[in-house]
Amino acid sequence: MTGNTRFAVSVHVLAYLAFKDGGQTTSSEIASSVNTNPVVIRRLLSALVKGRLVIAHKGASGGFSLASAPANITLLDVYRAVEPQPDHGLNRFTPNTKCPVGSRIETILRTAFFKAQTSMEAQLAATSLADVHQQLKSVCTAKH
Amino acid sequence: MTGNTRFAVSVHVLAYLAFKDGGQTTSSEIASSVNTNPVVIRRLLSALVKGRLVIAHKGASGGFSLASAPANITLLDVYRAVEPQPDHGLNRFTPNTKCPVGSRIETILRTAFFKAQTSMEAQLAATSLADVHQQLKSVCTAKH
DNA sequence: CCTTTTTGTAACACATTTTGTTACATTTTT
DNA sequence: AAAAATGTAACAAAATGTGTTACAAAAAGG
Repeated sequence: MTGNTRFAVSVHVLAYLAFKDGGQTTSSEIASSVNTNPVVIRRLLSALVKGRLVIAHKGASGGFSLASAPANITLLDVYRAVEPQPDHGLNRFTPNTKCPVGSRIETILRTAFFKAQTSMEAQLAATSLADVHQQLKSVCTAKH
Repeated sequence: MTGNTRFAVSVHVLAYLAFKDGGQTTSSEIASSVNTNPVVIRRLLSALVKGRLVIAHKGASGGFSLASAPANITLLDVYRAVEPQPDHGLNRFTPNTKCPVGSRIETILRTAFFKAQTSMEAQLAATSLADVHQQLKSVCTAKH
């Protein structure tokens, strides 16, 4: 049980919006698909709106819809919208700078983490919401 | 502030052992370099011993030493020894399986997470403790 | 064999993070 | 004006991570 569910739930939310293909959808309806509370969904959608992945429509008959075509939204966009900048523990890591190792290890770690993180993000960028949508549909149509 | 400091501290610990080049080192001495409590260090070293990266020597004049040459220990080995299997929130993610999206999104997410994780781990595997040791030393000798 | 030093680990407190929940203001439609 | 929806604050509960104390077990060295 590592980390949070924000990224997983957010991809689910966006996949749901893509599935509804442009129609406005309420946080209650999405919450029912995710199996959680509408406020939890709105909290995530708030971040997705700030990240310009989603448009919110207030008032009666309001709801949420995608801000772009699914092909233009990657999993990296989602990741960046809802996850804090990962620090891999470096913010809480305060080695003894009087030690030759302690004074130099931080820079080395920062470089290593950056490479690993960049590599992971490149993989996330390689999958779009259109890919996810396609996979959702192909599972259906593959049954014969 | 994302995640924990286990990986960062563990790399520091192993870099310290590599720096001491084969000699036994106590958890207290390492803790002084990391700037934390010896028990915290022993807790991590316990995992590193189980992962066969380090050898523990009990009793008076005991301590810890590397189990292999630094060139044979990669950051991925360290990562796997001290971090739980990452699930990216999927264990706590329980969508509504009666919904066409909810019932299928989990497999899709699992595939995407696996690719991202694999890519990140490949980068970690590309750096060895010998590389870290080398960087520690080159910062010293570069000064003229 | 006794003392000292060190590892091994349990137990606990504290802070932080995450999630779910209630409550309510605001906005928009009808 | 009423209804339906978003926006967000506030709080409880659970999980996680870290530091700390305490003490058992092991080994060295006299």
